Amino acid sequence: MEAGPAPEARPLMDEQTFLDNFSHLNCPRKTYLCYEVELLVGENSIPLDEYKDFLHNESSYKIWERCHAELIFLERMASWNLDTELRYRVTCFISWSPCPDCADELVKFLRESRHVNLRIFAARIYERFPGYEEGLRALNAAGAEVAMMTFQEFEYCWKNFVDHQQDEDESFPSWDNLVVRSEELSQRLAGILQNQED
DNA sequence: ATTTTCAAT
Repeated sequence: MEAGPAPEARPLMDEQTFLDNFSHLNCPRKTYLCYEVELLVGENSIPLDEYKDFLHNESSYKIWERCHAELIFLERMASWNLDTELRYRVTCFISWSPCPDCADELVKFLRESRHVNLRIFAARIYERFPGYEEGLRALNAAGAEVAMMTFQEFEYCWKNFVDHQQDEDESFPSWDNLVVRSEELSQRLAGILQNQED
């Protein structure tokens, strides 16, 4: 009997959801977070597809029911009970960068989770709350790699987290000024992480 | 017009 590869049951994001939420041209009032986990073994990394998925924040008119995407993600990571004797690399692609409170929670997590390396790629910088710069610096100082998504990450997410229905080879459509916007944001982030004022 | 910012008039 042949035991073929199990069919992928993992849900994918629809194309419009991805474009609406990750584009530089929009400022949606919600946040999507795509994540994946690799097991690090020596020089190699092994993708753990069972931990590859996406989520979004919980939005509600009731303030106590709201939850930022990062906190949902932290709960989800805790539920995995990753082996503390092993080493993992967790990569997040998030449409808005973490707010100061979420950055704090991520920092706490990193302090308690020496077996996890965290990389965060953000599509846009979320600057609604004062202190967002300090939050991003704290995350960086706690060992997280914080970077803006470039064309490469947008395209990677498009290929890996988005449902292309029939057309598997549909290429990432991009949007106006993606590369320029991404570079601008990367420079701003670099300034923030170096504690420079604009 | 460089600001649609993880809900609120």
